Amino acid sequence: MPAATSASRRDTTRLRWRVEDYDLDATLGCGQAFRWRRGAASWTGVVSGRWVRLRKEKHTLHAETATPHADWRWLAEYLQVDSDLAAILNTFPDDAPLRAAVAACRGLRLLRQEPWECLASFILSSTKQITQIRQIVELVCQRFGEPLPVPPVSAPAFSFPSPDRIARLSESELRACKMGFRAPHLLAAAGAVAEGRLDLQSLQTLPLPEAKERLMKLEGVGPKIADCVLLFACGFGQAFPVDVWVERALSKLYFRRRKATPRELREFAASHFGPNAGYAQQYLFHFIRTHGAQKLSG
DNA sequence: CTCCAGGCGCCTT
DNA sequence: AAGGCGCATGGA
Repeated sequence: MPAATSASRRDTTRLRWRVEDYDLDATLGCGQAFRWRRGAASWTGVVSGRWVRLRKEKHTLHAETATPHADWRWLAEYLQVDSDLAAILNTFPDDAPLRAAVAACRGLRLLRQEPWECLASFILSSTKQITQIRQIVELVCQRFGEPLPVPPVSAPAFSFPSPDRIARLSESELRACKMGFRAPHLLAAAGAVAEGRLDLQSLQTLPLPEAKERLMKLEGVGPKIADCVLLFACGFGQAFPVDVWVERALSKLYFRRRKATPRELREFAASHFGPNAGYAQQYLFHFIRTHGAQKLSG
């Protein structure tokens, strides 16, 4: 098979990128994605139905897969290795809270996630701690995902179940994954995507308000979860998810510790942070959760 | 034990 | 528009 031979010559299970300002721990651990597990010196996860191990070394990001690939664009896109973080940070307003957040979290990147996994995960996120979201997502994948090839000695890995797969499950099968009242929401969303009533791929081509409106037609998807999908999966850099942490951060840092109203928060977020408001949001979110205990309580 | 978690939907003011 | 409440489940 000569054709296959010439094609497979470039196939490899390892690749590396030269990167500046790429903090793998912050990026994979900040709560934007839920399937990454930190090992001694590397992170293991699943991207586009493929087992992946990542390791950062000085200015090099090392990737390893279980099966060979000639085309690695799926992972480069997910990791956003080609985005210019310095240019993004330069669009932030020059104020004290963001200076502190960038000083503490520089290298945190927004990933470009798969829309269905992102939507499903954030449907499961409401009033759950990040550790619990990870557990629920992991259970769903173990029970209903497809087993994936992994390297020798590695733990089993599973794909994130497709909309069709989840749409065929019963509500009680989902509730058994500890997702509680979110089970019917996930089931309905899976049905909408599986039957083509919601086209997730087309959202990125729409104006942000219309894309958000379509997501919010789903039961259990309000403005916050919609913004997460728009920002983390659809590439809308101005989407600005406001959860309890961001609400606290904005109130304390920009409203002189006064509890700002939802309207005030919306208008401030839309006017203050610029074209990469969503990036700024993630820096504030991660900063307040990791370094913010003292800054917040004082 | 209590409090709260990357919310939402519905109700009342 | 804003505030209150119930919703499942389990960390802290």
